[in-house]
Amino acid sequence: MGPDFFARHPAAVARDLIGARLLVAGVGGTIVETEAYDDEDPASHSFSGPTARNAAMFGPVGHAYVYRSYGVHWCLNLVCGETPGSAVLIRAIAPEHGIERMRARRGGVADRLLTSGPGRLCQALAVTREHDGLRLDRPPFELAQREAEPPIVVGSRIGLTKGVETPWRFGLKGSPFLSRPFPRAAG
DNA sequence: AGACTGATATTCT
DNA sequence: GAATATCAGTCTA
Repeated sequence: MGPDFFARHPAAVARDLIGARLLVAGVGGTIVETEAYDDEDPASHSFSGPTARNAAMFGPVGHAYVYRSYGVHWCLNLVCGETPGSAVLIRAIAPEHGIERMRARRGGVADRLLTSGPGRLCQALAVTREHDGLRLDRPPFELAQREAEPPIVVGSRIGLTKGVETPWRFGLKGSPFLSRPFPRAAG
């Protein structure tokens, strides 16, 4: 997964990251939920141009963008796009490697809640501001593309007040580790 | 199930 | 000052 993978529209990258494996210092698992953001998107941190916080989003693709959310949690994004200012938010993974370390870091919550949310997974993988701007193809990161496309569900992004209608949230169908269910069409 | 609320840092107006 | 790409706890059903 080099620059060729990331130098595409963030929605395409977000979809293709479902089923990929993400590890940080050996702890992690399969990505099961992502969201795409780009610079023409009022919900994106990059919408109003570069700032100190979002500098990584305007740097080279294939690097991490980590920011603090609500003053309490960290959120991990993968910088991508054909032009500067796009990224994919990693919202949930399936906990598969280093589960004991995740349990210790997460303070004994149920296993289903170890990594099922952007703040939760950063706590479980110990992702902080120190990872902001780091390359994803070097330690401590380890990112491996999936082998075949799994069943994918699509929906609206979570927790936004702008850009709510843009269907740029992607999930692994049927995964028990989604941060929230995907509403299913009647029928 | 769902609704509400507090905690908390950084950014931008 | 106000807003924010969240989470855990607590309450009402």
